Amino acid sequence: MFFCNSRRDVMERKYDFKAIEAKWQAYWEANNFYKVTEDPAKPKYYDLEMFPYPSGNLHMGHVRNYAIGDVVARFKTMQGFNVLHPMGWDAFGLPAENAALKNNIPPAQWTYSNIANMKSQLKTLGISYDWDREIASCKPDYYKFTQWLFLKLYENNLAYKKRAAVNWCPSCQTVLANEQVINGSCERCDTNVDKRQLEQWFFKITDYAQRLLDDLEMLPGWPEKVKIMQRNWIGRSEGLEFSMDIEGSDEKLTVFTTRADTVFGVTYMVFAPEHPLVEKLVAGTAEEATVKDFVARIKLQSDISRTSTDVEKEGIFTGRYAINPVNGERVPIWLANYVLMDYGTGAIMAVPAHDQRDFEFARKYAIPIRVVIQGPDSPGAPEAMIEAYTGDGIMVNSAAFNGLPVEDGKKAVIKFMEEKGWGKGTVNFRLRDWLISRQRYWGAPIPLVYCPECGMVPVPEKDLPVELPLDVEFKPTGESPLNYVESFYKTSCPCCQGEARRETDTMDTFVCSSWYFDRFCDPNNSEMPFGETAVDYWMPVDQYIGGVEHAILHLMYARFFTKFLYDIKLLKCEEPFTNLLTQGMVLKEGSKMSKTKGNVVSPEEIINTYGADTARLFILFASPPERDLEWSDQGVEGSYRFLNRVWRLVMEYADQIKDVPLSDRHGELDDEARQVYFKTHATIKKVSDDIQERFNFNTAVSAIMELTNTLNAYRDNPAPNMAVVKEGIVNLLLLLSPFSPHITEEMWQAVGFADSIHLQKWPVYQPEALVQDELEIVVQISGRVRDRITVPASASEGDMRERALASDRIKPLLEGKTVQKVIVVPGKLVNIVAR
RNA sequence: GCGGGCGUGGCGGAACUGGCAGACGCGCCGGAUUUAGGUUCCGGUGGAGAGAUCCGUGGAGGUUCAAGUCCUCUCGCCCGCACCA
Repeated sequence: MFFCNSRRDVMERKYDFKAIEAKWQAYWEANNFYKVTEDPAKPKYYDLEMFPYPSGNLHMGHVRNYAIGDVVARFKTMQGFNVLHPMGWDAFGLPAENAALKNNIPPAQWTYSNIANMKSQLKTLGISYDWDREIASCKPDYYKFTQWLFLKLYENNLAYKKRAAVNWCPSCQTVLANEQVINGSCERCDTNVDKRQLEQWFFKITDYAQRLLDDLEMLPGWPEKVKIMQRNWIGRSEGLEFSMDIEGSDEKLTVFTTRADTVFGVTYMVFAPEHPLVEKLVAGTAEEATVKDFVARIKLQSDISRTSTDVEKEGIFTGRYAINPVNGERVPIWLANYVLMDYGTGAIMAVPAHDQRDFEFARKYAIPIRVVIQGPDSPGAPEAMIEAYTGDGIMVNSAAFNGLPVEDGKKAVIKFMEEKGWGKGTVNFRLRDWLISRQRYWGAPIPLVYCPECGMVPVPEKDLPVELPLDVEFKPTGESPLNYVESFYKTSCPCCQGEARRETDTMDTFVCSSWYFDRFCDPNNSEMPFGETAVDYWMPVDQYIGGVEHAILHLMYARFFTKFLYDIKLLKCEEPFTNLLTQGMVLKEGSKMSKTKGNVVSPEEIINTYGADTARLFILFASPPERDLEWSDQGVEGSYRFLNRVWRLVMEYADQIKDVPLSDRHGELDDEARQVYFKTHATIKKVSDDIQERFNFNTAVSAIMELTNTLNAYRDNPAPNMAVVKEGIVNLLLLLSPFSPHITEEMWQAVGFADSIHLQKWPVYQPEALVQDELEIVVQISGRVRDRITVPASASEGDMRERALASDRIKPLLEGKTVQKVIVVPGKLVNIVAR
């Protein structure tokens, strides 16, 4: 056969991915390929993947994350952007301490050796990182500024300490933020979380609630899903806060309600059992003992049972009455488990007719129900109700307000209360302040000192970092070892120089990750967290890529930090991440890879067997990035076969096209060459659009495969047009290079180029290549395809219609029928409606 | 319960603004090369039918010359939130 010889030649230069990948990785590194600096002459592009926790090994989720990021980085670089693409380590955290206990290795050592291991694994992937910017949040030169930022927050009254009922994980022996409690259990170890009254550090994120909510509007590049989750988490609600007198007491009962319009329907009041007034109100009354018992019992209930809808509501009457200011009515004050201390004022007005929770409670304890909103089909009589009526309607039984519809009624009642001085319109948020202190060792120490004379004193900036001692002993008590390191906690007061004690709590790791993207802009600055010129040039991040599991936690905290840094004029942007891509999980056999399920595929093994280029290509080809990806060993082999096909195709032609000049004018082409030329440019267009507009890497890869198939088929041509072949191959390599950077680099060299493929410009398609003289169009009769005809591209609608009706296959089918209508879609189809 | 997403061949997935459903890949079937296996190459591959054709995008209706795509109802799966007053 015609190709026998050349094919054998090709076999001799097999695709040796191991050698090729090692060779080019070394070359790129030796030549500082991916090092970037600020260059005002070029447009910048900041491409960032969420930095990993150094658990020790790369998993497929990481590979997917970084493969996506690298395609973006390489694509943008080729388009002429100055691309910042850094990598680092979110290196503080509890696993290091657990490992220390288990294996008797200090957390620092464990962490650094994991980093070294993961870094070498990461390097085998051939991602275009500027490793000179590598950071690790556990290093003193980094956490110095985490502490510095803490001090800035403290100075601005955004960091404070308070005693509060907080989530405590008995297994991790530390407190947790609300965001870290999943269904009442610790997000890490699944242990049930209790509530404890402890002195803890908080960041006042609630001061930013409104801005965090409003500015979501400024993020069209974020998935709607994530924005909705954040909106829900922030949970803004507008309403009325007002106070009522308590009979026989000087104290007032203050409540928040979103249903001011139902205030005439109040039949009882409820305090949260933890409410500070409760003890005072029952002191010395007949109810004191039973109320105290009740409070003690409810406090024991975990948060899950308190906040779950299917737990039965229970309560107790306090013996006290409040006076409803709008009608002077005396209403009983209860305590109930369904009222939470940390939302609103910790007390509510109960309107059983129009609130389902109050309705259930009232029915259970035989408390009266009074209808004050009449809907078009709501039952008027309380006895007839089987559930609360929460729909629209008009106010009834509400004195001067009768007849007002719900929305107007709310406004009118608020206005009335404000005029009387009883209350005011307010806004409440579900978002709570961020609890950032942890009773753990492996974290950034909170830079604070307790002095018996001066009280709480922040560590002066010049004394930062407060270094974490590395020679600590882990005792199985679970307590932070910092409490036992005298050289750490024993210190002198910055104010009076007297003996003082350091704060031994450390910061939540989410604090470290709330500003690392700023640090990447200027990672070696020893004076400041980052320099102005660097962040002004690079920030905000143009494309952020990571798992959706951070939709609230990290992404909300990072937004908060950015706004704070904007306010203190360290940043000029108010939002850190312009575009966000939340990638799907990597699944095997339909479920998430996990050791317990035994369905883990190791990236190391895959890279060993098929190479990084294949691994990356498969991951990008198998599924669009936002969707979950089903891992398939056979699919990986398919990608490997494809790269081998490209290799053979290019290598077979390499010598023949080396000296063919690359031109974009081909003159007259025969049909087959013309097709190759067309396909080449159609592919450039499609791949560019798929990457740029939609991040649909899977369809981009399939287009590249199609071009490969076209070029392969053209090999059968006995007299090929080598200029067209060269153009096709050159573009094939350029388009494939962001996906599989090593093999394309090797082939680029083989076809005779001296410069790296990664320094080339992204190809631009020629519109004239896509112009076709003739088009194949579909001819339908009543919506069913009956023929395909070829028409000149210039054919008018009338022309197309005539040609379709004149078609040999169409004519007999129309016999005996009347053509009622003909629809012509230029360039696409003709539909003949006939009966 | 509320909010969001997804249902398309044996499988992963295409079909961007309503205009040829199933691109590309996997798998499978047949053939060539090979002593054989593997690799590679060629051809086929939604279902039914000998055929022209007919049926097909979770299900039922509807709008339209034309529906995977738009509308109404409905079923199933996944994710998030869940007494927030």
